[in-house]
Amino acid sequence: MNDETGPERPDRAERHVTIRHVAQRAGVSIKSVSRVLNKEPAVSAAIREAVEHAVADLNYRPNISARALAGARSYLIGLIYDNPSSNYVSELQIGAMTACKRAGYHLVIEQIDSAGPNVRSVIRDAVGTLRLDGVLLSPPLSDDDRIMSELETLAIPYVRIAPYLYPGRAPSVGIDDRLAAMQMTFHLWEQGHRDIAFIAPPSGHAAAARRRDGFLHAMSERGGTVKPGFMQEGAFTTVSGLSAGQALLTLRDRPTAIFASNDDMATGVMIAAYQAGIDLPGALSVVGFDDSPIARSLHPLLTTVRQPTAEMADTATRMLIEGGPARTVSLDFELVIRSSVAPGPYLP
Amino acid sequence: MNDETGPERPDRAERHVTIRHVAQRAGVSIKSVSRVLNKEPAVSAAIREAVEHAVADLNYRPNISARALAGARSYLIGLIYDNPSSNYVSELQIGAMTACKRAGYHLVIEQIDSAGPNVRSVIRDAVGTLRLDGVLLSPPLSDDDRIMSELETLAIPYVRIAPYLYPGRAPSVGIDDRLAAMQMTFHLWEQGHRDIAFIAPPSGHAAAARRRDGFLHAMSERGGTVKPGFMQEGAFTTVSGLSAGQALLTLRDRPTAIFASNDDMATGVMIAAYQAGIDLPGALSVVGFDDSPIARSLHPLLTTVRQPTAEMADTATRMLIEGGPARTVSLDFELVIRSSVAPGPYLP
DNA sequence: CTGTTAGCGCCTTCAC
DNA sequence: GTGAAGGCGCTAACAG
Repeated sequence: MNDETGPERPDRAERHVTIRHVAQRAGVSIKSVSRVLNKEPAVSAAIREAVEHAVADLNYRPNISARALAGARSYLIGLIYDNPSSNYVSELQIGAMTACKRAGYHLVIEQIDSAGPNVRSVIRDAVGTLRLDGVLLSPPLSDDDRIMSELETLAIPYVRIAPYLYPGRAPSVGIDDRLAAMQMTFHLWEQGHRDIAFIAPPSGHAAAARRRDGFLHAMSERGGTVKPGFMQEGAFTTVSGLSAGQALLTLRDRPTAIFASNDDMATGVMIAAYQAGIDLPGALSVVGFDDSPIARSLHPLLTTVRQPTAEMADTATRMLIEGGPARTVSLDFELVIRSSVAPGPYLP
Repeated sequence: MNDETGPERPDRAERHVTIRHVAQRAGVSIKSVSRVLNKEPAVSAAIREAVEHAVADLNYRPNISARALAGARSYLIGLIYDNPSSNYVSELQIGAMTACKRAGYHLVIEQIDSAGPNVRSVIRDAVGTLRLDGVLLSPPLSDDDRIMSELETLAIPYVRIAPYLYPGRAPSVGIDDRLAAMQMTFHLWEQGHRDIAFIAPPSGHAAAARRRDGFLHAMSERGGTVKPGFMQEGAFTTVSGLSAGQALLTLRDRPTAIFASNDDMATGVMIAAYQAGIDLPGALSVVGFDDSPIARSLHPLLTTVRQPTAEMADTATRMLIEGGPARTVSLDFELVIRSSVAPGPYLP
């Protein structure tokens, strides 16, 4: 570079502030600026401070594309999801964004129709053009073999959120759904309920299937039985909970407690109870799973399980950013016992 | 570059397929490949075809960082939102992603706490590092002067979704909330309702304030009056609808119809009615706004207004990508008349 | 501990 | 219509 034109030259409309401007302002080399930016250890305090000042004065922001092109990281994390139970996905996004912001990363979201034909090519497109540093897989995609194997081929790190199938196949974050469902069932049992009905998750949703396992296991462990008609299929929607609830509440011998495997369905059950004029929780105990605000507004005292959804995504994102060995992280859930469970008729 | 090392050289683990590989494979210059990729007109059919073949064979994906660095576009659109009524934001995301995918763009999401202190710097960070090609502002941020002026300083194109304040300040997409609320009010009026109560949007939500305007305007245009206590404040949540509903339904002279300015609040009103043992729609007509699936599951025949949320975001994104002059686009809404409005007592 | 020199992969300008 | 240089802003080797 010759001397007559420095970065000051304002010949066209000023472009952006670059690392070169910062270096000049701080009176150091661009490499020193780069070192400070990347928090490399071997930098003298004097230079670090000078650079930090220059950055602040100039309002400098490193160009992510240039970093990605020159370096190994894109500073981009992808969140891939399919069927937005919008509440759940929102929570995941919040958690992922929080972790990203903390580390100077950004979140790119991508929706995939897992029933569609070109799942793999969508992944290839996104990952290939974006050079994502990592991918978050949310249910039910956390169990999709095509996506995982594509990611493995591409050698992109990914973390599975609340997976069920293929345990240990990749790093994952979740809660112990089975244990939670068992605890909920024991809780009902201890309050004297024996005629407990269960509204199951949709069959495609593998992670949640563990809730059913937990319920059945807990019942048999206590020596209880699930009466005919007491095991209903659900679809995780309020409408499906409503139909299941109506079916259960019109049985000749109706249950004294209904355990819906998510709160949206619990909402439906409660609506069915209102419609049928059944007193809650006096004449029927309803419990759910997932702690949705809507279900709680219907019945402020609904007993349910709170999953730390945002925290799961935060943790998963951190695992992606920080790297490290593959781990299976099981986060704590909370059994939120409010008072929707009244004493059942069989209390000794 | 000397001759002994071409791009074939596989000395380290193979990197990515680059434009150079494609050019070599197709037997053309890299510039020709670039022309085909960017759909520039002046390319012979033969070359175009050769390049397209090579791209397909090699499974080539252009590196977005390199394009952004060399060219003027980053192929990244930002969606900025604050308080996720998760359903609404989800819809927006879907629409924005659809438009992005169609055009080879990607969507980066960023949440901002508009009550927080550093709104401007969050914008600067995101936009400055990412070099976004455009920004989508969703309510209530569509009316945030700090964000808009920051974006204007940065000279980043942005589109406002459902704005209210500062009309014409930037391109925007929305519906005519005021007109929709008027039509809804006329509908109630025509069914014979005169004692109509309204549950207003939160005062911060400027776009939705037009719904209140529309209601009041329609009432006075018909020569009706809003009785004392019939105008309730709401917060767009189910819980706030529940309290407002309880307040209205315990009035000595209660309304014959309640118009909730969104469906979440209509849900609350319907719950209040169930709890009070009031027959819907026989003894009370409830209408809403926004067509939420949850409200509809509570009352399958709820009359409401359907806003084309996803389409709004799709349109806004397209405006960003395609450029063109600033426009204010008003999309069609639908008054979804099911049958939650029973004849009121004053029908002539 | 610090600075210099090459590129990363693509698009832009300008010759041909 | 096509191709050859140059550089976007940054980081990765090196050298000092």
